[in-house]
Amino acid sequence: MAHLVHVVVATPAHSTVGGPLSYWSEASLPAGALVRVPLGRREVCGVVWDPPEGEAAQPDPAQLRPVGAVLDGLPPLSATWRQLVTFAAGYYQRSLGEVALAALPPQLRELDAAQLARRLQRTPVAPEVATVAAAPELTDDQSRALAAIAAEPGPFLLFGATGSGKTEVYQRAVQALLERDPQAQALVLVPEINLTPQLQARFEDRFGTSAVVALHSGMTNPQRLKSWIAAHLGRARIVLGTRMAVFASLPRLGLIVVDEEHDPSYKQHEGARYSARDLAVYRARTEGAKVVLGSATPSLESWQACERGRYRCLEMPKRIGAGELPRVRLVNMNNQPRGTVFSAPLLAALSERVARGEQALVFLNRRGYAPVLACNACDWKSECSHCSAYRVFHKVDRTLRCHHCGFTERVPRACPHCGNVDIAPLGRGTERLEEQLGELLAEVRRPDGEPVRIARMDADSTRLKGALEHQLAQVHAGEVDVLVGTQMVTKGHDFRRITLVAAVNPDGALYSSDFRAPERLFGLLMQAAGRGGRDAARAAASEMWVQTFSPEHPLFAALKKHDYAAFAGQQLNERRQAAMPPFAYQALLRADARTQEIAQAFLQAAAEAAPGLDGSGHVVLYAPVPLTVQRVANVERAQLLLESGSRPALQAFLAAWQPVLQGLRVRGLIRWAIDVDPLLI
DNA sequence: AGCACGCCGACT
DNA sequence: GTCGGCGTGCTC
Repeated sequence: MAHLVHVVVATPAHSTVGGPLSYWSEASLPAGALVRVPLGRREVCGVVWDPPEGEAAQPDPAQLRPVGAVLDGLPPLSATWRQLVTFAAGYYQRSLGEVALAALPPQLRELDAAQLARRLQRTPVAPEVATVAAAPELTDDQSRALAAIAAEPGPFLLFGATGSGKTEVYQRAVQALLERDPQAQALVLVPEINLTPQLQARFEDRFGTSAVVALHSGMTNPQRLKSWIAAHLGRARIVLGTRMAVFASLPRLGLIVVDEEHDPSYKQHEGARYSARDLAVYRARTEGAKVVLGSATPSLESWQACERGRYRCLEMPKRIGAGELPRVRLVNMNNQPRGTVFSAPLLAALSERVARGEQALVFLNRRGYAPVLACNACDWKSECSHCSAYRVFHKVDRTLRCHHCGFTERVPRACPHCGNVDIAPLGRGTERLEEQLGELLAEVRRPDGEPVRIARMDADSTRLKGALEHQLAQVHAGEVDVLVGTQMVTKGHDFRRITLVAAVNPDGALYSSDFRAPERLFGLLMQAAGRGGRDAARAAASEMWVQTFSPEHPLFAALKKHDYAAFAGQQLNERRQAAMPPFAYQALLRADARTQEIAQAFLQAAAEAAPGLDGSGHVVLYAPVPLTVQRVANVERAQLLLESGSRPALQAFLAAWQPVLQGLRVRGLIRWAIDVDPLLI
């Protein structure tokens, strides 16, 4: 008998194929089954979907093409998984199939039934739930938090200072879940797995290697498939992964942890632009699981959700085994000689630490030697020929590199414009900072009489496989006295001997057009401060130095007291008065085109089509503007901001707008995309 | 997204 | 005379 089946396939939102396609099949196929179906001239992987609601016209099966192979042997994806995909597709304005197929491991799409069967057989059987390592005694803060997690529905915001033992709370919550239900599964999301290898190690130490599987884009396709299958079959107890893991199939999901929930890398920036943190909260609700968002500097969205009583805030203000947080010292750069990079007092403090055999961390959020190379005779600057940005001078390999499109050239010997040989770097990046620090500290000696050892850690120095681990090991072994780096050095690493952390030039964020820049800077500085003084014996003398031209900024007053609540309160006040998120909801329509005029013409046409659409009365559309970096790889980029005081109104409008946008035909337009709850405006 | 069809410039 | 550029349109 011929059965009508609805199948979603990976077609992007802007294609005309939005919803499920109809096929027929000899066998009756359950929703959630994986199938291969003909699509045009090719055969693609699809997921059987629930029949559309209502009495839609039933197509004649004789007119339809048949389903190809069925990947039976694989249990169908659950109703709650499909609900998560449906929600994400609707909320972020993408097609069902695009979200569903992107949520599956890439290799699953290429496998036939026989190959899959072999894979399934090889998946290890569920390990016994066992807490391998002994857990340390809990602090009062941790006990209180765990009691609340056990007793209340959540969602929970675990607001714990750096070093307060958030990881232990995650682990105990997982442990409690597994003791209650040995078949249960926990999902632990982390911002970037390669920056937090110790978290995986800690879970493996506690629960055993076989209970934990990782899921992130750094893995090979076979590894990802293996982890995914283990999770899907319910054999993995703990899935530890990056944002993509929020879509993992977990039939017995009981707990979701989102570590460092404020981290912007939870927001996907391509394809379906989802927020894994927000989807985690949604998913926990639909699955009846608990969700714990953890941070020392929560996002203002989550902070406000606590104030409104939507989230339950669990505070852990005390650091374990560490003394007080480092003393914050501001250097007013207005009182320093013009062009000062390292102020005299900071330099003195650095020298003193090195002489005492302590370590210091200096951070500057700009890699390379200098952001621009310029000619002293004419007005030539190292512009990228494909982007509206300067190429960065990298002295290490004498190159000019565009950080937007990757275009790289050898540094010219003379000015390409006028032939003058006097071309000079403008501004500074980590490379130059490292060099300059080497000169300034040349006379300083370590306690063993050796000269100071300076190392640099950024995306360039850690590019090669294993380089990051090697560099971290060097710092831990005490082979480095001063570590210079980008924000990479502030993330998660537990450097116990660091007693001085310095932000050399963080002011950019204070005057940025991005209204979230202060929030990010505060988080970064708090996190950087948390790097210092983790060893109680040294904590008392531990310091966080900040050089700034705006020492009176309220951000620094809050930082001095390590008072996130004060900072958040002040920021939320500003946001409320300016009617900005989280007091308003935003979306962006982005357009890429051959010329800026075309990109803006598309956005303009889109805006003109808005009046009268559902929800348009409650949505403000701003004028199209070029992006800050207007051109990347010879593509002109523009965007249009939408704002509404009502999330449902914005959602209704976007849903009504989408088909209109698809109908717009603008010559020279390359692509467009809607970004809901964008992080970068 | 793929993958077709379709109509205009520089080459074996 | 063709090979190939990417604009436009379709996929149950």
